[in-house]
Amino acid sequence: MQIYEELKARGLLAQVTNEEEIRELVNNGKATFYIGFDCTADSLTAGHFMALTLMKRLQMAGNKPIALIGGGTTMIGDPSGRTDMRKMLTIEDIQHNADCFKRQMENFIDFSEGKALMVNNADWLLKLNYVELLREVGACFSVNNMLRAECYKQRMEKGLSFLEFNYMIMQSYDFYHMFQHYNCNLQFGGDDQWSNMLGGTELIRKKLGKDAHCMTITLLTDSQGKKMGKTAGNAVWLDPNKTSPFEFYQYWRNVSDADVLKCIRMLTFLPLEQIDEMDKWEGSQLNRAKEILAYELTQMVHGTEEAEKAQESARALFAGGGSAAEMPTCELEEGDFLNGTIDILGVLVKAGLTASRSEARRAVEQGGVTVDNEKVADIKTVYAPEAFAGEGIVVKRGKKNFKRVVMK
RNA sequence: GGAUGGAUUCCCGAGUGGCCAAAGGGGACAGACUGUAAAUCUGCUGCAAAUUGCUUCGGUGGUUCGAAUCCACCUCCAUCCA
Repeated sequence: MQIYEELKARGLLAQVTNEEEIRELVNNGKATFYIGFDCTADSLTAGHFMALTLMKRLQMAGNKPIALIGGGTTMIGDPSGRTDMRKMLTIEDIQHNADCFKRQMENFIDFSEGKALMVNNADWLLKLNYVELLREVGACFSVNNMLRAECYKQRMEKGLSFLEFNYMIMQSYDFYHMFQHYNCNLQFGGDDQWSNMLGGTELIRKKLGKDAHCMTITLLTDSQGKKMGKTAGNAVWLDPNKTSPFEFYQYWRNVSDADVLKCIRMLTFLPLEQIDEMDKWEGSQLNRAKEILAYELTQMVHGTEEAEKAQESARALFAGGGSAAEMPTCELEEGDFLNGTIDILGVLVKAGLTASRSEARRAVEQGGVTVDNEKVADIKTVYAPEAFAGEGIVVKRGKKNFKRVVMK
């Protein structure tokens, strides 16, 4: 099976401009393609991960990927799929984020000589002259057309600033620039980027009379239609300091039945035959599939060792047996004790298991807190420093939030 | 620049002088049931030294015994007109 067919079979492709030509390009390793990443935070997220795996898949098939860091476009902020304007970031923040992205990507894609490139659109976008750009590029865009684009349509109700309106033009200019300077003939992006990407092909056609292509990746959504890669509004980060390998593992371990196979197909590098085999699994057997998914992804992002540890801890905590040594730990200091003791509410807050003492109180009152597998019923329960000596104690809030608490 | 309508807790949204830490819904969280799934049911959802106290309804100042609610100014947003 060739790469294009594989991507299709995995359900990764959403829209393409010209299927025949793109198939020809990627299957023969003739594509130089780019994916843009706007650096709105200091770490990549699980959402970016799919784009990274796609780059890797195509790279393995002999194509040349270009990771475009959006140092320039981030200054504007993509309005696609948003109902409000993004927070404006300072130049320093953007630079810092771009550096973080770069480091993370290097772990994943082979950027050695000639294999792949990493560029930053700040290098050309920030130098643009306004009036010149308007005459050269602005003339090629029809406002009527732009307003018809889905990404702006939604915003017509809530309001759209001129700043954001220009995002499409900047992204189009990127493609135009890369087409000329890097021989980039293909652009990839999330499904929500479609109209921005088409802007680029149009611009290239108008300015240079040549054809360029785009292709979008299916957005990874769960069975409820929500974007995946978020927990309670917070992103699942690839940076181990922001989302620990254990939490990362747990996120995937907990996807719902309806979504496991889809995730395995789209995100892992397991052979399709093996995945088709799993597709027949049902009911509680799917739990095994979830374990595979979680392990595979954790391994890709954090390495084999971390994946093993996360799996081991998870098994210990949920299935009994094994070692729970890798569980997230919290250290208490002398100062956390009042009159030689600390109450259960204090422990919960200190361990970050609850945000406030009020929340901790509710959790205890509702029977959601256990210490070393013993339910804590009284909010006045107190602990002396000795309780945390050695291995410490395991505090649990709800079914899936654990913390080992030890003395410093 | 002009006219009108807005800004309420995580989100949507009620509240137009005290009975308001603020209806209702969504989400989140916890419990039951399970398979670390979904669905369902129940509870819960500002903070705390917790039958009480403190801080919150865009901002600042004012009226009042008492303000989310009334007044003044300001900021931001939407719609129509330029």
